[in-house]
Amino acid sequence: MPKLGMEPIRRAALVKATIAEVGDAGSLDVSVSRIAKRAGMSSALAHHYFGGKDQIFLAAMRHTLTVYGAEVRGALVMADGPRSRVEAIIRAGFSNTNFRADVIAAWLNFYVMARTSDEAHRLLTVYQKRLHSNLQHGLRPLIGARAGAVAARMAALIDGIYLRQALSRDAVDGAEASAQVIAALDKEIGQ
Amino acid sequence: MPKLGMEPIRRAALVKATIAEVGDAGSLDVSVSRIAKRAGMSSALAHHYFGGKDQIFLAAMRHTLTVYGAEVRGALVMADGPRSRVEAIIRAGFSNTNFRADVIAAWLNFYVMARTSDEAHRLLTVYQKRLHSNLQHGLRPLIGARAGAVAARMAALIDGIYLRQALSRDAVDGAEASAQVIAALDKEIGQ
Amino acid sequence: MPKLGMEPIRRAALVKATIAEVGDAGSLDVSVSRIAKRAGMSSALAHHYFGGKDQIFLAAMRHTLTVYGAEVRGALVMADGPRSRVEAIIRAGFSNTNFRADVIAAWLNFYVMARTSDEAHRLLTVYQKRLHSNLQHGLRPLIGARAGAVAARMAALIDGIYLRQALSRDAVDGAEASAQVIAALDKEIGQ
Amino acid sequence: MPKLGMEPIRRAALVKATIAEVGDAGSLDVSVSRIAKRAGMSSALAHHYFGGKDQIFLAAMRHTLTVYGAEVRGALVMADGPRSRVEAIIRAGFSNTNFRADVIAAWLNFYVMARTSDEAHRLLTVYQKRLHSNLQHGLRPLIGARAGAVAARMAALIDGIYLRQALSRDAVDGAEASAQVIAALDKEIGQ
DNA sequence: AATGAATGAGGATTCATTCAT
DNA sequence: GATGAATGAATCCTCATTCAT
Repeated sequence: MPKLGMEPIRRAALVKATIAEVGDAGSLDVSVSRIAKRAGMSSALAHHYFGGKDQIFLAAMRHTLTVYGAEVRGALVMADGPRSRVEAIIRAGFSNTNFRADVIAAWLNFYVMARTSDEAHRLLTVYQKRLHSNLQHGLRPLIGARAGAVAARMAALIDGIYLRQALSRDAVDGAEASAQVIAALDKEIGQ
Repeated sequence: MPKLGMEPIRRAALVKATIAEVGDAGSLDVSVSRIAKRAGMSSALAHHYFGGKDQIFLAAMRHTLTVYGAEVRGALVMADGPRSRVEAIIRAGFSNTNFRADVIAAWLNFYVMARTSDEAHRLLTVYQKRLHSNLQHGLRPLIGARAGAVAARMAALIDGIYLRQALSRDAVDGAEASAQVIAALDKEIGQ
Repeated sequence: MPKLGMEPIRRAALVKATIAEVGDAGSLDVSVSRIAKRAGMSSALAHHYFGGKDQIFLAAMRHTLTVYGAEVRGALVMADGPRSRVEAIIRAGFSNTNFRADVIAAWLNFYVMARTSDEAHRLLTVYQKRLHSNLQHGLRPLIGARAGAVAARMAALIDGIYLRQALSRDAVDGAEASAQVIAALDKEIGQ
Repeated sequence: MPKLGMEPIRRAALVKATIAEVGDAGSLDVSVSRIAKRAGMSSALAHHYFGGKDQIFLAAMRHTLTVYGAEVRGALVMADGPRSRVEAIIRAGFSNTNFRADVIAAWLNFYVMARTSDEAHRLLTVYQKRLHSNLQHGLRPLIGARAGAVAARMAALIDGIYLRQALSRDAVDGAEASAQVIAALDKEIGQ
């Protein structure tokens, strides 16, 4: 029983199913059929709405980055003081929303996708730039000119912890991860 | 006319071709045929020597880790003093042998493979453990009990820089990468 | 807001779009969706009006043959004398209405369709019979009993020129084509 | 039980099966699977040997044109005198080898293919040029400067008869067809 | 030792067609 | 009258893998 206005619903379902499926498989080697089945529709409909497999993956990636970006912005609003802002950025990255096994797996595979797809590359670059810029902005009042270099190291450290977590098969622990980055931060800003 | 003793030569050629092909493709989505062609033999022979696609990838991975491990050991032999040992470990990771576009791409994909293959997971875990243990061993004389935690952060930072480099399409710069990690090290050990 | 009496308008739009689309594609390999989009409606509506893809093609074919037939009849009305009648038939076939790249492509594909579809076969047979009969009727006063055989040759020559034109990628030239057929006619009737 | 040197055998079988299948279907709308099955192999093997569907069709086309060309050359060798040469060319086109229902259907579809495929277009153009040149060469001693124009008409007439035959569902009659063209020839050269 | 031959399985994609609204 | 929603079927193509030679 077809209804009107299904498009956004279907698209959202496919995006969600894609992230879950990539998380399960641990790689981009998932068929459109599987994704569509998980989203409760035929693969033909998935193609109809997205135009192709790449577009589905890119939509999932955009969604992940959007959620991440929203969480960071939300945390920044709540923060008071530069140090608190930097911590907020770090904690947002390791929140329960983002630092989950399937999402981490998805991230890892987005990096792989970025080596082939220009659009994926662009999206990840935007993410990296934004992370760096957020960190730098928060660090400047604390350490002045060194903010840029330190921001780069903080960003790499965050990504590195993600990568290690991608390997781990244990349950993830965002608090522990945050604590590690904040410890490094303390050293960098000399506290 | 087939020759005797070809096996090690063929295997080495396949391993090399695999890394190159994965580097070119940017993903594990490379066919055995392509790898075999690049290595100058039929795909049937590749199967004959390795038994299957997974085995070929694992051999390439083992090779990469072996080369990395050898380089670290070599650098440690030359080092004198704890600080020098830690720096040697860091510099080995960013040497011209390891920190190359195709090898970095291979690493990234090994992480993906580790989510599926137990053997790949084991290999990467061994690498991580060894890196951590090497760093910790070098750091202990310098910072005592904090060595474990700092080693974890150094290791994550190294991996994070690899990950960022995997995204970059510019030529890689190992010296710059080493400098960043060493700067963080200085902060951590309080110099 | 749907209007009354849309049926003939929609049908005509679809027929026109079909010929154009077949002309562009150069084959019957055009989807109903494309035709419908070109005609400014949904593919579902196209099905509603015609019942299926085959019916759409057949309608386009009928239209083409109808236009051709009308043009021949019109030309015959104007002609005076047997020779003039034969020339009129020939010229009508190469008029600007019929001898156009897209229409020629459509004809060619109708021949293909006729091998599968009985109705298409019937339509083309009717066209051939009528052409032959028209030519024969015009020729009889000029050459008597030989009219049948000569008409057959004239008809085949006309079709052959169409076929050659279907291959050509240059702009078509109806005048030149008519001249060729009329030259052959002259030889046949001995002038 | 795989054997060596199968390639030419497989390719020939596929070409033959393609012509037969296109003849049966009356259109290019035949799947590689059907062709391969008719040729007694898997569709994967067909792809292996030809690289793709288009290549299979082009090979069938090349084969058809080659056979036709060989037959014409053979007939020309036997001919003595200009008139006999022209007749030989005509008769070769309507021989039992070429003027068969399935081959005629294949020809018709090659014309369709030529609208899309550059290579198909090139092949058909070569055929047309050669036919024209052969006819012209034979006609020149008989009618001098008019040879070019007459050759064009003869060629178009031959193609037109093919086209008409493509529509016919009766058994084809090469002798009758030749006779028609030769009758036109007689008129053109004034006998 | 080495390879050409061969295939079954699977996957992306397209499309005609139907149906509820 | 008109359309968005939806799908099953079909098709091309790729690939890992096996086997006889």
